[in-house]
Amino acid sequence: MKRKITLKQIAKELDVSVSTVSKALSNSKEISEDTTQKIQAFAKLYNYKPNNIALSLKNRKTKTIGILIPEIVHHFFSTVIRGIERVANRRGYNVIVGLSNESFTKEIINMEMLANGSIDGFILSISKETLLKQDYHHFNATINQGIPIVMFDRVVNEVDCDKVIVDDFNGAVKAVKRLVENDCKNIALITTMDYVSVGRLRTQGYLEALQLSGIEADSNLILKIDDSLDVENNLDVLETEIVQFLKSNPNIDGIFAVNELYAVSAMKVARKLGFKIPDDIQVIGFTDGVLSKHATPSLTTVSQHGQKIGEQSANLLIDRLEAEDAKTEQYFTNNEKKSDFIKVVIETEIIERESTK
Amino acid sequence: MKRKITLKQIAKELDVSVSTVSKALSNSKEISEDTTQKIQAFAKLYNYKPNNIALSLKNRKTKTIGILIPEIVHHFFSTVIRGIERVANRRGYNVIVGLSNESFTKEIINMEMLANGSIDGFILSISKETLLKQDYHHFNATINQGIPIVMFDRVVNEVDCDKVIVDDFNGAVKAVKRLVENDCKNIALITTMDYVSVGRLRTQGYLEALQLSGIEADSNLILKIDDSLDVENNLDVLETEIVQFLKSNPNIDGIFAVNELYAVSAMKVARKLGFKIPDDIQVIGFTDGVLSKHATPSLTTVSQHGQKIGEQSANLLIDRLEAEDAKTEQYFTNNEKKSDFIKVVIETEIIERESTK
DNA sequence: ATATTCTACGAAAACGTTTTCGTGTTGACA
DNA sequence: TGTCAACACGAAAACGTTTTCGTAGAATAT
Repeated sequence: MKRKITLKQIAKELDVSVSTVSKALSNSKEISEDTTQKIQAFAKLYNYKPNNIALSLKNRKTKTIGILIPEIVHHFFSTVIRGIERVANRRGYNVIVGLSNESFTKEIINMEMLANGSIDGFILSISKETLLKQDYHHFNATINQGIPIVMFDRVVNEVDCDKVIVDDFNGAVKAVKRLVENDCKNIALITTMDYVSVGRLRTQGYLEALQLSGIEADSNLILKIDDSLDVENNLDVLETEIVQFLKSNPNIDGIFAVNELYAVSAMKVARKLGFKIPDDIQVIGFTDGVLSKHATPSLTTVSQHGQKIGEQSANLLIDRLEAEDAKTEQYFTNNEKKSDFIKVVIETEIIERESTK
Repeated sequence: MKRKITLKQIAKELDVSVSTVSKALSNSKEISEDTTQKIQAFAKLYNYKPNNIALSLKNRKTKTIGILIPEIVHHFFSTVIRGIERVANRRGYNVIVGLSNESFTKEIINMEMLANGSIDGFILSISKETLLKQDYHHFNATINQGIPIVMFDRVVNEVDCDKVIVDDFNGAVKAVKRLVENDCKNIALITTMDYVSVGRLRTQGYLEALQLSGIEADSNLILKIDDSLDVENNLDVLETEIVQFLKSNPNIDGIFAVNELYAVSAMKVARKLGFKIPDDIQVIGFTDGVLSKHATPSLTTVSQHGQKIGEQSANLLIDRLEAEDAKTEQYFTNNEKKSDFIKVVIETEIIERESTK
């Protein structure tokens, strides 16, 4: 077992100084042709690669991005990660992943752990518990320490940073309008509790679309699921709620659900109750994941383009990191010009499949 | 914007030496009560936290695990990550994620990038291209550099390291036996090309189960899908292949598929062709993901317990890392005792749902 | 009063780099 | 022959820690 070789060892072996080796390897013309050749050959032979940690310490930057998300076994979030990783990799960054598990405390612990030098910046989506508590001090604290943050999807006005969001509102409007165009008269909404902003926005979009179409909203047609408990493992609860809902509103002929799972469950339940899809009831979901694609019938959904979100977020963050570099090098550290933050809105798109006409 | 405070700054501010500050913060009794108090108060006030990078450099360990997987938008792999992250976090480690995207080259690049000091050890699953080329030098190279590896799921005998695998063979046997018990007479297999070991093992399990049941295997009943091209985005190809398959073998009354997607697609196609599930054809898949749970009808599958795999892998790796520590501290560096590696087999379990009787 | 042991702290090395600055040697030039 | 620049390299600092060792002064023992 031969440990990685260091500059010092090369230096000793070749009987030159460490500085000479370093310079030779970076092709500095301070070093003679001969010595450079010799050193580079030796380095290649022993497969020398500079130690990242040492570089990080010296340069005070790690070339690493911290991702902090609520959950990873989740089509949308993993797609975002994939997007982040793609551009991060291309631009020479690594990606370190922390999971908040929707918990406020874990979010804080994870942030602090990573903020102590491990990463140059964060890309994150806020946990439900944090949204509920509305306590965002940890975000502002890290920003104040000079660590930039990019938030995506679940964002919040109280924190000043770059943001990448899905146009949830218009996505919902589009979806519901489509149902109206397809002759649905009684369009139901299956949504989450209001504190998750995306749920709220999609609900607002639903209402807006109805109003635009001259349809009066009927609160009986809105089903709010309390997903404070883990729905994935409480399918039964979800399904029985939907059964109740459909039974007490037999006139429903269109359903807009704020996520894939609700939509697919609704289809399943509806079919068990004897409805034909899309003939009796048309369904549109949100989030274009595996379920939508492979459900029977396959589900028409509003696609969020998770990968694009990830890519944009990463570009935004890295741009800012490297802009800071440039600024630091300028001696007029344009100090108090409160830099303004960017909010990128990713447009949604309706993917038509079999659950609509 | 106040950057994080360092020992040096505290030292200067309090007019003591850096060493004193360091010792005071670790409650060394070399330092007087008074000074300790004063320093700790000051440190807390300014929220001092030691810089991880500096610590990593000093201790020559990063407390970070590198995960290298082919794909992240994938139920099984993300579940494994969740498992890894859980125990890593509990045991004080971070997790850095690299995606090979099933590419040999990206796998190597990623490994080398991380092996230069960024991580203490790897947990990985081999990319398809690497399996195809059968070129494993990069794994052995990193191991030789003293960086331990734990492989999971897609493992290979040519590399000496800890491994965590699913009992693919027996999982398949169980599944097919179940179909036999459920009175299936003509059991089909939908599988991948042989170079992916898990596919091969599951195929062998299928054959074994048939033999045990006294049924002669019929090569017509085996459909091998070439997924060198990205199947996720080539659903049509997959489905038409299955259509052909079912049409030319109308006697099929049971299907065992080596993954969720194949199984669900088979169900979908079969139903379109007029078969009832599970009455006419019973289906069992492998990998208990979202699809299985939410398909209509829901799919009976062989669960791989991805999270458990992740947890085991992480524990194995961390155990080895910390054992090394201990060993280094002993002066009799029991050098040439070639340590033996562990192979953990995670048992599968059949999750019964609606696609079987 | 002298010798010895604590007590409480500081200096310096080490981890692996890069970079600034200094310096000895050579060659050119007047 | 003396001056100066160019060349080729080394020493040292710096990034932020921890830890080993040394030591001044105080306390104790003789």
